[in-house]
Amino acid sequence: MFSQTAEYALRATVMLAEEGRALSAAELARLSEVPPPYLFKVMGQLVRAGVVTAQRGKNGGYRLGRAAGDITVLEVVNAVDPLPRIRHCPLGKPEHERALCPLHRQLDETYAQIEATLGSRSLAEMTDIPANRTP
Amino acid sequence: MFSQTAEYALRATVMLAEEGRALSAAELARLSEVPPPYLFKVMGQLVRAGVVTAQRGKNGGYRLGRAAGDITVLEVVNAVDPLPRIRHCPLGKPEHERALCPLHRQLDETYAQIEATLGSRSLAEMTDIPANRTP
DNA sequence: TTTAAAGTGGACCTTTTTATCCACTTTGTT
DNA sequence: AACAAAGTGGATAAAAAGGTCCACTTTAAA
Repeated sequence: MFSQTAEYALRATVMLAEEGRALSAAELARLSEVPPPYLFKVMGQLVRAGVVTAQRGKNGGYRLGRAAGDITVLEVVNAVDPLPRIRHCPLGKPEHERALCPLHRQLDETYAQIEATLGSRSLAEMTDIPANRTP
Repeated sequence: MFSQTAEYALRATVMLAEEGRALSAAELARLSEVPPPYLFKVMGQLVRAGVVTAQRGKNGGYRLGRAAGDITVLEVVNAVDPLPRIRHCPLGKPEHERALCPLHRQLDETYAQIEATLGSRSLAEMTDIPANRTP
C-alpha cells in the first residue's frame, strides 16, 4: 500500500529526527538499513521537497529542513510517493464530473482519511524518544 | 495507493451488484470499461476468493457469490490485492518484535483504519441505486 | 590551492505489476 | 451427438517501480 520508497524515506527522516545532527548519506543508509545507492535518490527527492537540507563538500550531510515536530509524516510520504486523491471520475463519465459515483466517493474519502491521519503526526512523534513528543 | 487491479475488481463487482443478474465476461468488461483479457484474470481471483461465482458453458457468466449487501469493499480489495498489515518490524529488529517502533505502529494503525473503513461498506452501498443501501 | 569527502544527475539493469494472447475445458442447446 | 458460447490456465509482452553504477560538481580543511 505504502510504497517501499515511502518506507525508506520515513526511516531516513525519523533517523535524522532521532539523531538531531547532520548525517552523511552513507551513515544514514547504514543506520536506516536502506540500500545506499537508492537512498541517494530518495534523499534527492526529500531535498527538492524541502523536507531535508543537504550540505555538500567535506563534513557535509543531511539535516531535517525544519524541527522534527513541524514535519508531518504526510509531508515525507508526499515528497516521494504522493497520496492520490480522486478528483475526477476514472471512467471520465460526464455525469460523474460534478459528483463522483458512490464507489469513487468512498475510495476518495478513504484517501482523505489517510491524509488526515498522517498529516496529524510529526516525525518527532515517530522517534523512540518520548521527550521529543509534542502531543 | 489502491492498485489498478483493485479498481477493476471493484468496478466489476459493483456492476454485478447494480445489474443483479449474470453477466458474461465480455459484457462485464464492456460495462465496467476494463480491458477484457485482464478482467478475465481478475474475475478468476474473485471466483477463487468466493466473492463471485462463475457459470461455464452457454448462457453462463458471473454473479455475486452472496447478496450485494453482504459483500464488503474490503473483501473485494483483499481478493485481488490484500491490504498489508505490519505485524513484524520490517528491519527484523528483535527489540521491536514485541512492540513495533512508533513509526511502524503508526503505519499499521493507518492500515487498520483503512481496513475498518472498507470493511464497513458493502457493495450495495456503492451502487447508484439508493434503494439498495443497507445503512 | 590542492585534495578528498560528500551530494547530484543521468544511464542502465531487474523485478513486479499490468496487460495480452491462445489453446483448452466445460456445458446448455439443438 | 455435435455445436458453439463461455470460463480457465499458461506463456508472453509492455510498463512501472525498485535498485545499481558512475562520472561530475561542490566545498571544507589541511
